[in-house]
Amino acid sequence: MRLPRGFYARDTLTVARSLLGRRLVRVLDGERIAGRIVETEAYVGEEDEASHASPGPTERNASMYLEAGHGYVYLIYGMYHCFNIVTEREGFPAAVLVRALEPLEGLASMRKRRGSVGARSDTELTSGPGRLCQALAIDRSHDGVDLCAQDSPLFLEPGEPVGAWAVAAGPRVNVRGDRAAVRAPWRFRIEGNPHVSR
DNA sequence: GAATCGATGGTCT
DNA sequence: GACCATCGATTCT
Repeated sequence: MRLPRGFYARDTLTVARSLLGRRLVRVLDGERIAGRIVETEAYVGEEDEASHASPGPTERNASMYLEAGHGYVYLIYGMYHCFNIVTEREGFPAAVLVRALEPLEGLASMRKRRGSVGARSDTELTSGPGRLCQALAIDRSHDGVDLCAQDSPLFLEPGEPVGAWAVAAGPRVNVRGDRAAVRAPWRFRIEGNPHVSR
């Protein structure tokens, strides 16, 4: 059972909140590596100055304009990848950045890719956008992947949705600019969960 | 624990 | 040539 296209083709803030508690699954060499989403961030339209879509369509952000339910993966700081889930309608650039997971399946496999840091504790395995991509072996080859396709190596399962009472909202991390819209509380996390990013 | 800094390369002006 | 939707190590209090 995986989340249907209709789940993603909604208002981005709604999707960002609804993604909390869901299970992100990566199939690698026949093995399931999975985690529960505990932190997300929404990026909405070209008017959102913090979004990669703010300069309009470019080669890098092309995936953000795809139909909902696709992946958008980019390289940041020359060494880390970030994984986003495309939302809303085709042609409108919006996505949700998955910022942290609670590791559920394939911990040994995650630990191997995370190296010496991952060996320290489970909370350091997937508590950050760059960390979780390393743990799940997500890279630019997954940019534009269809998360709803039956043969996709990356997809989401319903898991256990989180009630509104357990969701904390705050300003997005590391976005520049001081306009009010940029400071909007579009970062969501499961209140009190130890696996969120710093 | 908090603050700071360097690594490292693709993308856009 | 500047700028990053980051991380881990180092250097402080």
